[in-house]
Amino acid sequence: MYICPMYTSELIKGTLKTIILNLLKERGKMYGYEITQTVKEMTKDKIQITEGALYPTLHSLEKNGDVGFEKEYLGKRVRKYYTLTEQGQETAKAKVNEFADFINTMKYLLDIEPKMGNA
Amino acid sequence: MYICPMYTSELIKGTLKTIILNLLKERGKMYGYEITQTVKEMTKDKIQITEGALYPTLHSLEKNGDVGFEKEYLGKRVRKYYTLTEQGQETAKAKVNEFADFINTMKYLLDIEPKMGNA
DNA sequence: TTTAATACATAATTTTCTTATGTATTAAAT
DNA sequence: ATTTAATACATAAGAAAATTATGTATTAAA
Repeated sequence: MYICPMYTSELIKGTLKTIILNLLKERGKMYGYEITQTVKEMTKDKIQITEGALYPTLHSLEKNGDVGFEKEYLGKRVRKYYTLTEQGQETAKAKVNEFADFINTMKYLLDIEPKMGNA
Repeated sequence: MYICPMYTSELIKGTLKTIILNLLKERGKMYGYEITQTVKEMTKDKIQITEGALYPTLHSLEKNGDVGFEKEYLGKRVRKYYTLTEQGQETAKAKVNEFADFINTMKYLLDIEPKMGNA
């Protein structure tokens, strides 16, 4: 059996926005650090979003009108809770659909058989 | 139904080497232009490898010892037929396995249901 | 009281792609 | 006959998106 420790960085490229938008769609509101931890847990450390990738992406999504945020203070520590705008909801759907289609194309191209049991 | 014309360039990033290595594994030997046309046909124009991306990647694979090539002349026109080295065979397997694993992880992360009928 | 975890941010660099450009042969269309 | 499209390679300039490194600061744990 093939054991995969962590994906080479190239693979994750181009999927970061899709991951973030989808998480926000499913969970309503999240702050940056929470996103990194959630993805790390859900993927059993296979995908670890670095802060240097995360924050610029969140800023970019905000600039493009896909997300908005509210600051929240816990004592003196600040959290920026992000939520999807209406446009962001559409973008999220489109991105996930595109990726789902991409998966099918790649499975055909790489001749990857449907697998059992894997999460 | 969702119609996908061509993937945004970000998506394909990081999969180019995997695609090339896998095609060489399945077809034995191929030349550059043939690779672009084969991928274009197999994906119904959804993935179009540009020459500016292809040739530097082939050169990089060669430099890394994953592929070798032979020149072949058809009249005065030249073709560079690439083949996998032994190392390249291993790299190809590893890359495809990694991508297959990545697909499963992303399906879980994005909550994508198994689909019927799509190629 | 030091270290680790939480929580944000940005700058320098690297990688990888797009776009543009270049050369040249061969087949097809006008 | 001659222009255009397709074949076939190559590289260089620029853009995009990540990595790596650095910075600030609070809070919890060792």
